[in-house]
Amino acid sequence: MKTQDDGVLHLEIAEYLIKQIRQGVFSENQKIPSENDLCRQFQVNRHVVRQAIARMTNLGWVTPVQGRGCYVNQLVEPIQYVLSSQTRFSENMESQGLPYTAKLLSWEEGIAGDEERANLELAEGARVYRLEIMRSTDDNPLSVTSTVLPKEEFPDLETHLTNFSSLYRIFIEQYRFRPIRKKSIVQACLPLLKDAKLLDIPESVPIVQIESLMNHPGGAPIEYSVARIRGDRHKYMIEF
Amino acid sequence: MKTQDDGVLHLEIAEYLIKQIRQGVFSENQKIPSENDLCRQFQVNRHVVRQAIARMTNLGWVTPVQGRGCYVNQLVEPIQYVLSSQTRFSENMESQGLPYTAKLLSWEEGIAGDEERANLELAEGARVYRLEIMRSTDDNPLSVTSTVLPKEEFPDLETHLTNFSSLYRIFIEQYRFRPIRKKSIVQACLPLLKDAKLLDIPESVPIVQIESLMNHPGGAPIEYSVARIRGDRHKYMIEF
DNA sequence: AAGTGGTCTAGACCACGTC
DNA sequence: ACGTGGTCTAGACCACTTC
Repeated sequence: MKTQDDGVLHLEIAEYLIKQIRQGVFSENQKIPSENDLCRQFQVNRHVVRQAIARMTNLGWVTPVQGRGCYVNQLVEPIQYVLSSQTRFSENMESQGLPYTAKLLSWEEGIAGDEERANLELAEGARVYRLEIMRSTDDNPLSVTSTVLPKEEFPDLETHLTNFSSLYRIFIEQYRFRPIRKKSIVQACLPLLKDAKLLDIPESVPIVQIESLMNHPGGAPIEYSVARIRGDRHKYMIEF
Repeated sequence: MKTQDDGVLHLEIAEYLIKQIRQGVFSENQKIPSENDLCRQFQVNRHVVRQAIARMTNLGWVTPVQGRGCYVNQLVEPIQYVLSSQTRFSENMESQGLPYTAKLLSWEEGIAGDEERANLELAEGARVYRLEIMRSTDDNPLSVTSTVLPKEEFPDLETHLTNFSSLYRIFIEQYRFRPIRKKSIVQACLPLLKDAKLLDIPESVPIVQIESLMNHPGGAPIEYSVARIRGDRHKYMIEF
């Protein structure tokens, strides 16, 4: 350590520890030494060690747990999510044999705002449903999605939201159509605090944000959604 | 400020300052107060102010400059990049009327590794070219791309790399084909230090990583590339 | 020379988990 | 009671920009 300089101390320490994890010195689901131990080991202030750990956390190598220690993450091959015209979350997970759940966090009905009207091609004063849905596998939160649906197209949606299990299923079973993905806009960003808490990640871990517009097979836009997804555990594959 | 608690100080300060920027209290390309001023204003330690500024930086609101101050970023509508079977960087920028440049950072020739062989469907011992290309608009770095090309398909590539201006142009003008995007894998992550320096962003600003496989019109894979792109200034639109 | 952001040290108190 | 990570204070020195 500290063989040569120019670099920043905390980043050097982070890289050193990551190399150790790679080499198996610290193995998966085990703890790395405590912050105080690392301070002694590298002869630096605790603040520096904490910056190093923050960097490793953001890169997805470890997750610190208050009162317990700093655990090495499982090196999971990121879940692949295929984006094509007709795929939805539930189908993707099923095709990979992953058990998943979708939970309706909240919903409301209201008058469409300007952006919602533009996206869904609605008239002024049109009403929409707004849903917040969280998706998880094995109790690991994957994504939080805000979905906007034109009320006109979904009569009595309220009655189908009890015992919610999958939005897709409601489309198919209750309204008898299969939405078609029209376009998606993908972006990397940091989560809002609210989303970070829901996804159970620090607010400095990047997320993928996918803004989607789905069409009715007939052609009209029927669903506008913004999904915020853990960046480290997921890959989005686009096939042509 | 500090009307109610439970929140974390530095995050509260960050949100407060962001609100001020939104409201125009601090306008684009102007400076926010210095760290020391903010310390006095909020009656907190400089460390806390720095954490708040770090948060704002990561979210893309400001960029601190050593010795000068902390500037409010221009609220640019992110550049949209359309991913479809046949689009490439140069075409995207041209279609949006943006002046751009592509610079060849380095290149080398070598024996294909396992992953490269798998992606490009090459035999053991096959040789490849590896290029590092940086793309910018108006001196703002946009992306760094590592590209792997099978040597067999690109005879005398070296001679075409002098006065490099666009990989796409070389494909078209020298080898007379137009590659077709086969698949792309999109991910949000943090940049390596090397890439962060090239892209001129802090190492904690998220980037979009797009791993692409391009095919020869005849069907054979012809280009494998991994692009690392500034997350805040870009949107990737996928159309169907 | 003075002011700015970048990094590091030293030490405190708290919330949480384990014993 | 003790160890862990989470947050904050106080103060130092440096590199860089501006005057």
